[in-house]
Amino acid sequence: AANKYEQRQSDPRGNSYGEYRNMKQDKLDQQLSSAKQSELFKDLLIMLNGRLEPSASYLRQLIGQHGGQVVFQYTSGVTHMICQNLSASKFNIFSKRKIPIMYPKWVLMCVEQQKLIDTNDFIIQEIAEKLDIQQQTQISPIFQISQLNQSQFLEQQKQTEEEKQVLQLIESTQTTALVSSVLQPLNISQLSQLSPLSGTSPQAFYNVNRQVPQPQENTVQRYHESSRLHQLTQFKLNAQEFLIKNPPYGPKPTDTARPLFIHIDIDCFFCQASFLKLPTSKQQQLHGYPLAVSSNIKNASNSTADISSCNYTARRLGVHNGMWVSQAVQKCPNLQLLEYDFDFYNKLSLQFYDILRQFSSDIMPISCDEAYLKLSGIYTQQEDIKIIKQKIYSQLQLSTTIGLGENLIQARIATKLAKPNGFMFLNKEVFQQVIKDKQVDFLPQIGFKITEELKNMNIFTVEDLQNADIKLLRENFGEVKGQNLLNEANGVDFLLFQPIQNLLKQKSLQVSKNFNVRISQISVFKQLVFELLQELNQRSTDRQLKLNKLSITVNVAAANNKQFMKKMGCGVCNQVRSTIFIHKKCDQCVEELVDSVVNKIKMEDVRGVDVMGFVGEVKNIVQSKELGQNAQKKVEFWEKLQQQSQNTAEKQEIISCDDYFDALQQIDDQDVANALRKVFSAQCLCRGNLEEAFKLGIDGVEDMFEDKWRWL
DNA sequence: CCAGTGTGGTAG
DNA sequence: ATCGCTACCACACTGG
Repeated sequence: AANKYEQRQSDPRGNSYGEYRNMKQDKLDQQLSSAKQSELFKDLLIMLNGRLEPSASYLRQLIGQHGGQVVFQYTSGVTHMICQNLSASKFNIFSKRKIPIMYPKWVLMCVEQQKLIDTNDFIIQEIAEKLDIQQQTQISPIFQISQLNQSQFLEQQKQTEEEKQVLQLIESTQTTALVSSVLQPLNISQLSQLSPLSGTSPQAFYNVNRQVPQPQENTVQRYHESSRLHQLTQFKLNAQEFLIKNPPYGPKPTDTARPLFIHIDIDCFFCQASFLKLPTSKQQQLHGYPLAVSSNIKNASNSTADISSCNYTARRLGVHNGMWVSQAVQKCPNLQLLEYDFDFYNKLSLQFYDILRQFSSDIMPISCDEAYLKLSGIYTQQEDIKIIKQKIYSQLQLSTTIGLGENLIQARIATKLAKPNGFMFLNKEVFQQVIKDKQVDFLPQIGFKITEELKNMNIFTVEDLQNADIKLLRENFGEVKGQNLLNEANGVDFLLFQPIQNLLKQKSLQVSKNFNVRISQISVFKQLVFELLQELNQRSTDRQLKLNKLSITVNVAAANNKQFMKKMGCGVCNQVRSTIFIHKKCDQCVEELVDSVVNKIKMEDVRGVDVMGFVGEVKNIVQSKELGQNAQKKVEFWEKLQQQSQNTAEKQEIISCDDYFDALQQIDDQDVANALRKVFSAQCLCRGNLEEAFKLGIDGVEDMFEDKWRWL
């Protein structure tokens, strides 16, 4: 499969634009090979930026022939800027420094007339005007002047406004049927019509031959719409967002009082919610039956669909979450299957948190149906706490369980023991007693693998774990995990209470598809990666996260892949991952990244793909491969400089880019200056600040302004 | 020792 | 068919 890819790469028919461009270039070279023709542009340093017509290389040679110098990135002494497309930030840089901005036509006309035409005739006034429009409407810093005139732009703007209104209308109706029939996901070609950013089609991006039949588009979006695990993670993020926007206003816990925590969890949330959605007659009919939620399946006895949630009647009959429907109906033939209603779950979840807001001002959301609350001293009676349960039941008809404890683990275990519809208080002594006889996997953070590992150490029950040798635990599980295991067996906290107001910025963002993935051709793999990236792009933009690293993880079928395999599932897999730092145009980074994973795998073994983005973090960038050998020394010098300016500027946290810039101008040694510029640009990229990185002029950064991806 | 990269585990 | 997502932590390993 890898060979096929290489063939495609070198196949000129697959890359006709490149071929054409090369031919054109040869021709231009021949025309321009003659010697210097005039001193027209003597003493001028002209910066060429972005895609130009005529091409940048043609302009460079033309300017050279007439005595001028050309650069492609901003350096001091630039006298003219030539471009067709310009971002707001770039415009600001050049207008601030009073450097004239001109269309390429200026060069041609100067040469034709053999004189320097007054720059005022050519300065890109309309760019400024359009950028004003764009800032008012807050659309995108990227604006394709060459392709759009003002009225076209406004027309597109109108379309997207209409689109928004429609979406809002649909959202406000809250009707599942309407949503599924009206809100069909857009396909890629529709997207590119809608987006003011678009210019390149996905096909062009991956260089895929148009004759090859494309797989169905938007598989990722469609898939996620019905994936319970996807929805579950989104619900949690929605709950967090809700609490940030609508902060808890309940009693403020006092520092002096002994802290108490409750853990509250809606009993079999999906199951209760789906039941509520049934008509009353159906509810009466099913009263007392074992119930479970799963996808709408036709042949239950043969299905590997997962039981997503089941009621406690079903659990007593041996059904549990995550079980296959076929196994469940075998154990429990009376099991009644309910359907998902994700929109309803989400709505209930937010209402649940809305109720919790009034009971404490310190809430730590764990998932869509589960949270910790720190209690203030006013809750002295258990009855006070049970009011929370009553309120949720009376307003949402959902039964909950509350665990009360001196720390999170105690509260958590109390809930687990009290389920369903219960209440329990645990302190350290009671905890250690009641938990003794449970299997180790009763405790949180002990899953399948750790249980197996503990079995090998002859540790089966929590009591065994309580008495285990800490040295041995640390040896087998690592310093942290080993200590945590012992702690939680003894009811000692290892989880920090973090109320929503302490919520840190998300550190990573991931989009996955590890179901129903079978790939034979590299082009199909790339199409899937493209769709995942598009989704990643969308989410990072929506959540205003700036990403500076990208990862692709591929699930590759292991030798025992087919063991326990769910139909269409990924089976037992090994994971293969590659990561890249986004330091130049995202398209190029992505291509490098894809090639790097593709080289590690066989297409026919692929069972799933994840793409992950990392939110920018300023770490030590010094050792980065991009920065060359002597970067360390240069950085030390740089930091001294920074410290000096920090002192004079009264301890600013971050020195502004302009300060750096002016300091750089004063450095005589060009090598040092360039290295420092590179280092600081890289630091800016790490912070996800493309504009600053650009100002310092790291190679390739200017191209990133034209990216259709919005990661930085 | 440091920092970056890759792997693996867990939860709901 | 059926919808095995995703955030975050810890750690081993590598190369200086």
